[in-house]
Amino acid sequence: MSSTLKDIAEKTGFSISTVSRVLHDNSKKYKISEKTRVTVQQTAKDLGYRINTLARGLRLQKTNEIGVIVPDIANPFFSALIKSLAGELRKGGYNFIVYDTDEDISIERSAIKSLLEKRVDGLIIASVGQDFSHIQKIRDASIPLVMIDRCFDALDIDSVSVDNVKGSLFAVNHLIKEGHTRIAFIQGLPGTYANETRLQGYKQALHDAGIAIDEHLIGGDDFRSMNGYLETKHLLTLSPPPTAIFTAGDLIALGALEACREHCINIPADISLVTFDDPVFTSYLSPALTAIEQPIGKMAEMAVALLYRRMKNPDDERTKVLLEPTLNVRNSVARLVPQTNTMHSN
Amino acid sequence: MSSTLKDIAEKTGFSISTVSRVLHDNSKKYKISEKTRVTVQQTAKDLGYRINTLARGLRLQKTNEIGVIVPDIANPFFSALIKSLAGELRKGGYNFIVYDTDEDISIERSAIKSLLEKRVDGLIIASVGQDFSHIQKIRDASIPLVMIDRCFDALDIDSVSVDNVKGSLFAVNHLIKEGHTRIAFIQGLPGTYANETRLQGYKQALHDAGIAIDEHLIGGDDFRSMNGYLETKHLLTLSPPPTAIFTAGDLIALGALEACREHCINIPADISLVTFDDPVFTSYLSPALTAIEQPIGKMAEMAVALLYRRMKNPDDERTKVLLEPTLNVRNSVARLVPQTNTMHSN
DNA sequence: CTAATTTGTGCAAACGATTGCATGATGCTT
DNA sequence: AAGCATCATGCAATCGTTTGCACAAATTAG
Repeated sequence: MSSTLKDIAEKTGFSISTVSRVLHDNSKKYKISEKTRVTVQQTAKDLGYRINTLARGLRLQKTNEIGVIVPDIANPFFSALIKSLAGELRKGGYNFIVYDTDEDISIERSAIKSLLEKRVDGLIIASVGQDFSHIQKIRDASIPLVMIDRCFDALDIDSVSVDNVKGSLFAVNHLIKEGHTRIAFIQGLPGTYANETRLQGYKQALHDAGIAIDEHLIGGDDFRSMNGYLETKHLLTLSPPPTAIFTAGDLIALGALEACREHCINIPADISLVTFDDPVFTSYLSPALTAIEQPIGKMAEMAVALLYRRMKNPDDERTKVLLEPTLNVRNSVARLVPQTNTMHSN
Repeated sequence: MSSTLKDIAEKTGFSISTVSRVLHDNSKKYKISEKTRVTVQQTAKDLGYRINTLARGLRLQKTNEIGVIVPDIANPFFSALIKSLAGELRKGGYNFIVYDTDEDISIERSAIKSLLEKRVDGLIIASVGQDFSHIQKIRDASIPLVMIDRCFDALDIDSVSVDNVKGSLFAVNHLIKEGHTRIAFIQGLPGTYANETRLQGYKQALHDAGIAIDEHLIGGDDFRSMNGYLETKHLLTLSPPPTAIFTAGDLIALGALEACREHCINIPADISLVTFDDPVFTSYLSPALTAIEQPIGKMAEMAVALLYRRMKNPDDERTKVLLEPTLNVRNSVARLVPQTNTMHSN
């Protein structure tokens, strides 16, 4: 079936070395004669030669593969991120291998194990992120590594993410400016970087505006839509219910929409909604959602750039990049007349 | 850093063979003594041993990797499909490597080349699908291969897809039943299996209902949202415009929504919309879209099952699986009173 | 007490590619 | 004609595993 250098060597009468040089070196460098080159290339084609990257990787101690780990490949944010990463990596001549951890840290551990066993040249990880002992090990083994989206402040590792605090500030300040004070937050997976920083921004915005934080208005436990659905149902039972909901991720927002629709709650007339993340469909929803957009392309670009630098120069100082989010105002937030609230609390 | 069998052998005083057997065989089989086993395993842990899959793959001529190729990883349909495939493959102890071809056949070719160079044990391909010479080569090289979603009727290859003709029949018949006769079709990438079969179903439904096919109502050239946007804008300029649009894919439908909104065309009051594919957000759109759902989990399951069978038994007869689609009726189709049309054409 | 078996381990040849070093054949100087 | 570059190619070690075969020591059978 697939032939080897040896087969070609035997067929042409040249040595394996010569064949190898013709097929994979810039054959000028070794002064291979034109005639030899042509003969070898032709027989290679005839025999359907296909390099064996296992053998090459073994010999060179380099695979040209980058491992990528994300919590949920079906989440629009991550699938867009993967696509961008793939494009950036291809530019540099690297292939990549993706693992989906399903937000499960034990799967994340085994994904890392697999990738290291495959001897990838580097890793880009959006960690589940509640614990980082395994990540630290990679760093200590000095394998090039960049964290993306989910970082660890405590760890001195190259990382790229959006400024989540600022994103939340944008979102919540917007709500406050429109007159809201009872603003709920439906969070994602507690303990993850993305979640904690978004929560922090939420609290800070309220605090800056002199609004007391009501823990009853903070709930939720993962980034999936079911969480948004259940939490929203719960929030709607409060009396009075919040006038606005801020969700920590796109799928959570979908769940919130569903819950509202089920209860015949109109957005934004009855309740306002803003979400982190801004996938392609946000503007077509009913209503079009006001959302915090992350610069996904830029994130991928920076992550790959950092990785290349680390691979080239292992001892450079580590960099933590924070990118600017954008608030996209659409139709899911109502302007509240001040009295509404005041009267309520009297 | 990462140690090898040799390192452990030297440290413990045993041979490489023994170490290998302890670490990777069911060491009973070779009657390794308990004491040796413990010693070796302990030093392996101490030295942070990590198997080198390149070396193992080279030796065993088997990598435990399956290559997966899709046209667009960011398309919700494919990201869901990948997630399901990953789950199914993991069950069988296989890892997988995904490639995104961006609907570009030359990228598809080079993806296949890469995967074969990596010596994957099998391939699952959703081909761009306008040409199949490269696919035929894989088959001829007798590398286990399953086509998914995009198949080739002309090729005797294991394949799994939804019954696209039936899906289109469901969609168009539904429209006809609601009184529509001027039904447009915005297609995806011409020449692809998914597109041609969906188009075929569209035409057949019209034909069965005795409605003449109007080529002006058929347009479009890829599965992206921009295509839906542009085609819809064009359809709206026709006089009279169609009363209903059937789109060949989810992203196309999003584009169509945008065009309608831009022209202040209300769905379904002014025009009805049905789409192939039913991603998680369809029911939250404005309006919730009536859509044809594909059994993605089932597709993945069948594809992997077929692949396993092929790997086990290379000469079994090939199977082409067609799965049943579902019509999910929501709020994007209006019931037309018969006269409306009749009066129009008079 | 010898012969046969079992137990525990090691040797060495693959798998396919890369590359520093060596070598024999030319051609060029002086 | 002797010495020296240059040209074109080959040798052989190496990367880390796996595994058939071999073999000494310990055990059991007869």
